[in-house]
Amino acid sequence: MDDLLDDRDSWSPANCSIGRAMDIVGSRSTMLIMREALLGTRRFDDFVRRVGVGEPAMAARLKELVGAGVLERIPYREPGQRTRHEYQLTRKGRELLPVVTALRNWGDTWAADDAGPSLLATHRDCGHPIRAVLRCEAGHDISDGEIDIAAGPGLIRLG
Amino acid sequence: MDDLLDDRDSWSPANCSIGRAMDIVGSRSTMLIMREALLGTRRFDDFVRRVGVGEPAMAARLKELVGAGVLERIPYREPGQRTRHEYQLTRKGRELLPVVTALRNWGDTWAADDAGPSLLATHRDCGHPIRAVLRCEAGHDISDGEIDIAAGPGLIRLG
DNA sequence: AGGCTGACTTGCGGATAGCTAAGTCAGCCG
DNA sequence: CGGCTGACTTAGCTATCCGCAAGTCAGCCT
Repeated sequence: MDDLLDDRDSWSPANCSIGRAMDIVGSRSTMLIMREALLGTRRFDDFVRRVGVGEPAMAARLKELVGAGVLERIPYREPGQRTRHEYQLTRKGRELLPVVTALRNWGDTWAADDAGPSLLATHRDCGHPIRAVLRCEAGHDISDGEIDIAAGPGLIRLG
Repeated sequence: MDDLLDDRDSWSPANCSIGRAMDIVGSRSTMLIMREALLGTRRFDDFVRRVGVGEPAMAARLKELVGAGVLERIPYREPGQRTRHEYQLTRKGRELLPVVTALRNWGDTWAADDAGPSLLATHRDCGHPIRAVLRCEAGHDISDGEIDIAAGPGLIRLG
């Protein structure tokens, strides 16, 4: 974790995946929309009611998320109803599940109220609680301090 | 994933860990501060320069994060210098690593520029890339659709 | 044809965030 | 003792977000 970090001011963090991710899903209401979408909500007024945000704000957020490719606006038709549109997760959107799960885990542990968590996510097959954990591609669990940070191809070097 | 979700309007999402987590670390600049803190940054003007936010905004964000117990303001003294303060991660702050990692993974995959990621996080022992993944406490990997959502003790029921 | 409903859009006013520029303050150094 | 530096704070301005209230629009239903 040291070669690159010792020389911390020789590179710029401007090209940062975290910053770009936060530009897309980095506001409170956007993340709550993603929570709802991952729980299965699809229709405009359900989002409005369940997220607790006004209609104008919701319309703007959903438009941004569709523009970013996280949600897709899909026409559908219930029998005897006219055509409407619903907001479905794309693959890009579904892959935010680890982010939302990590956030929920952290909130449950560090920002819960006295009553405890309101929702429990468990593994369907075995019933045990689900957590977001860090693992390397060789399958090892990662604990604090076992991480090396190295320069990637997109790193912008200074000076 | 259905008992509770079928009856989606019988409960309120007001008491939500994700919402409370986002209240604490849910703005772009706050998350970038956490990125920096997890990379080892501790001093005020390093945060200002590396996060790319103005001094007043940084002072306000750091004060909030200290108030939330994510950072601690610790006095230190370099030889020949006067006493200063630095911002160290608390345990509560360090445990945001899965959140930041999940966000970076997602950003690398879905919001990278042409050059590719700027940083690579690898397992110190074996060199393989690190990812945030979902797993249940019995050790099973979770793939899409294997999640049950159930009511927790803090759920607020309506009607 | 006219009503109704879901899904928005428009208008307006207040709160919040952020920027730049400039000021403050503590305390080691010469 | 006066300067310098790191760490902020204050001031003033702009930009954005967000809520509420009201208006719009499409198209099935009667």
